[in-house]
Amino acid sequence: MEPLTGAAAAPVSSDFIRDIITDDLRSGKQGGRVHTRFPPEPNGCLHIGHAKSICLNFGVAAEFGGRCNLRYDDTNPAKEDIEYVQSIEEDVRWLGFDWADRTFYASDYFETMYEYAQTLIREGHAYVDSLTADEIRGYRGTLTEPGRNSPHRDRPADESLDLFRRMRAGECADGTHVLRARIDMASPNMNMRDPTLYRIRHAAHHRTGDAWSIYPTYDYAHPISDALEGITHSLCTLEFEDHRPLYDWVIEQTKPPSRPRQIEFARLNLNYTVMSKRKLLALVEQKLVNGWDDPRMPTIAGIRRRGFTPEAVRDFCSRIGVAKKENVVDVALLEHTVREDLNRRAQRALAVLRPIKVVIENYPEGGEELVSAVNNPEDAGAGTRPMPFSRELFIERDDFMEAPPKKFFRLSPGTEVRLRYAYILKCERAVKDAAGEIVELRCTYDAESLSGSTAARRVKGTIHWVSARHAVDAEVRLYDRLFTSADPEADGRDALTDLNPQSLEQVTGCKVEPSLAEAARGDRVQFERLGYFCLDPDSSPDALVFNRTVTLKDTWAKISARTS
RNA sequence: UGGGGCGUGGCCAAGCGGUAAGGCGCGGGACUUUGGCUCCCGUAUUCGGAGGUUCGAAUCCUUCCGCCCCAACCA
Repeated sequence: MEPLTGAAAAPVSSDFIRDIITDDLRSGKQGGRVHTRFPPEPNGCLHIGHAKSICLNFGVAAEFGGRCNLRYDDTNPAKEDIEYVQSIEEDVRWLGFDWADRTFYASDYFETMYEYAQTLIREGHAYVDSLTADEIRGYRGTLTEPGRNSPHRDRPADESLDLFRRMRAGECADGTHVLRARIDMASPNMNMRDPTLYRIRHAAHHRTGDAWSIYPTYDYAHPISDALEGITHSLCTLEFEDHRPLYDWVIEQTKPPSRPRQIEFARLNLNYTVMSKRKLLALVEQKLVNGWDDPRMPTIAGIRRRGFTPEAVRDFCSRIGVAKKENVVDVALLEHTVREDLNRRAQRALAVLRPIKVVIENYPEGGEELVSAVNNPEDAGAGTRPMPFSRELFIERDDFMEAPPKKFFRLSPGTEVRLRYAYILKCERAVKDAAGEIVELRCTYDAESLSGSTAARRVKGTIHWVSARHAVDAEVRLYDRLFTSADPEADGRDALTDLNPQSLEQVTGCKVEPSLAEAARGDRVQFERLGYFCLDPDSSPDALVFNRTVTLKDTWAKISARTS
């Protein structure tokens, strides 16, 4: 795990939430405290959208000197799994946030919720309904027509109480009864038409096992959980705006020890990126990707494995802002924050993805020397490393063109380029095989042009290289610009069939400089001009497999696109 | 057609009655032993439309238009 940094507490750009909290603090609401929570349901892995919520909740707490809890919203045993609990903790921690010992579960409060429910029944605010799910839907009315009261709505409290106890005791089959709030079947807000508070579920819960056969719904469990933890500001996404009256109703009727306030904000959408947990789960289950941490996935585990840094993700979250407007953020912004961070910290390394051999005819046969390469030009303290240079090298195939277009600054017959950190190289001729394929470049070098020497000349281009004899073999996975969608117009709301699981190219036979043989799993490097790469943390220990984190900006691509 | 929200440049986003911040992107230039980075410059006479109030409106009022969410015993 990476060390926590002060950046984890960086304020989030969320002006409207800041204003609300500032007002609350000034007017003495919430006793001058700020306490938030990040409340995931453990039914899948966290994704970049959750990162926004995590940064917001922890960021707001930090900004106001408050705390933030981690709470699992585990009220639906049918969908949840213990495996996700662990991955969620790992992800939040990786992002750099610390919730100390404040790990909670909605299921911790089941007993209290049950007691509150009994009180609700006694006071006439809830009743057991015995209609089927279909019937309840029919009674609920429509968006424009009021609902009708259930025939069980006026069931005596004692009878409801008795039924509710039997529901808990496991005497009733799934779907036979439900506990409902008695509010208003004619409310224009559908959520207030006697919403379900408890349903029967004979299912093993990942924490409470089979202790319960009834489970509270989100609408009932969430406000109580918040209140029991002393949460002051309960931040959630826009689709819960309609639920706020119900949230407040539950607080009002159950009279828990504190009165949290719900505030809604717009969830994150990214173009090219599928954010739906349902669809991500489908990708995993249909094996279109290799698990939740596949580097093509927009999950936190995926982007971590791909080589994103938590600092970059946090920076991204603070730059996108928090508002109530539906938004589709350009992934170019995410890529930008990753590049910006990696540029500052990633080691530079020379690598050749698609090698072509270069023979330097005027370099001594069997000769070899060490040249000095800078580890990070952005960071003088990063030092230098020696790199072996010899008569036979590999360079990138794309760095040679037999018939170059104008503005091509790299190698072609008769032209010169600088070999980064080494000498100026001149291409004399290309050697082809019977099929006309170029198999090798015969070149000469200028022995007086060593990098840093006083006689050094300038040439238009610089290319990277690796000594053939010393190079190390590697495999590189080139991922498409981001994640799962092929459609540039996609905004995360597209269908599974639009996803592009093929956004991956595996390149074997890559040659990288020898120093990388000692790199650690998870290390990020910049292969000059090829982009940022991460030594895959999960690849076999004896193989060098690099995931491309994100590409460098490619000016040549623009130039060549324009000229063609 | 009931209710709840939201509409500021290609994408985010400040602004909250005093004459349109910032970031990404894009375009141009400088620099460069990474065509990276960095650094400059440019990029909304206008804030969904139309009226109105005001010396003055993105900000207030009226009205129209558009988009999103809600009819799970999901969260």
